[in-house]
Amino acid sequence: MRYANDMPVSTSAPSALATSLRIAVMRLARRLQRERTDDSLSTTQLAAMATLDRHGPMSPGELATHERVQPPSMTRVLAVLEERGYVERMPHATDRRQAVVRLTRAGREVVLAERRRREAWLAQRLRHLEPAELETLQSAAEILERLARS
Amino acid sequence: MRYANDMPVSTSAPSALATSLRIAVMRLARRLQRERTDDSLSTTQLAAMATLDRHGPMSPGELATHERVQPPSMTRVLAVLEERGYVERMPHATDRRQAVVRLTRAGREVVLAERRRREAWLAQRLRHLEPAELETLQSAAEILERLARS
DNA sequence: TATTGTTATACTCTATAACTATA
DNA sequence: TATAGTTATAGAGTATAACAATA
Repeated sequence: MRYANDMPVSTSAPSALATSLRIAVMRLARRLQRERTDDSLSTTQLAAMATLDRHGPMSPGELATHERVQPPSMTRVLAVLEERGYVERMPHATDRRQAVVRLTRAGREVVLAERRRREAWLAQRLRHLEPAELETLQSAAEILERLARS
Repeated sequence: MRYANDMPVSTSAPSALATSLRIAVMRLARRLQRERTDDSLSTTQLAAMATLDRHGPMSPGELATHERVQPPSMTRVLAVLEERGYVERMPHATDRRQAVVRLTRAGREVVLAERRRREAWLAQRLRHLEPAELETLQSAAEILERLARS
């Protein structure tokens, strides 16, 4: 070990910290999940739109892979989104088997509203924290992000 | 505002931090969710057992309220768990309409294994972090917990 | 032949409504 | 009558299998 004896948190941490961190993260995630704008859209539908917003237009198949659902499931998701005018299909440039799906302006509005709503709740609560606590969360966010990626 | 001008993180934080924190927490939560022991049990079934473990025996109705599902849904969940020998029903002491559900030894084993599995993944990754990072996460866990409760 | 996407069909989870037993 | 719980039934979301169109 490469750290001193006067750091009880570090020495005993991994196991105990894993417990408390897991509980805290899962609880906050569930709380955030509850802050949804449009109850008429499922999480998969919203996630598909968010992915299109983040990564740009792509085919139904790519979208299915991204969202980890099977292609037929994505077919149904897209049918609903298309009917509501949130996404539209364009022909693929060279392969006529494929379609390219992209967000419409209305779809992008929904994605943004969704994001604003979820963040509004969190941002409101962050305003009640001490500056030092905000600094801690700022650092923690980067570490959590790295953990999620690993 | 009650804090100094030389703390850019704090002054600009709530909105920007809300964004990065939300993304980090949600991603890690999804990653943790994937670490399930027994794919044959649904999240609701596992959650019901975890609740029984945490809060002790209770009636189907109380359990339904706890898990925020309707009583008929809990009836089905309990039927599966009972069939597998993970929970058992006892008569209520005074009210013969009610039942009291409690975890069996086998059910408790499943809950513990589940918890171990999820934490093993996280604990493993925490071992690769610097002591200072662990301290940050330790502090952050408490703050996140408070946020989730609010 | 292989690949992309859709249609047909079934399963799981959850809900509401109607029913039974007990208070 | 009111309450706890179950049974009957329906709807949403997702899966696999079979099919159509194109490469």
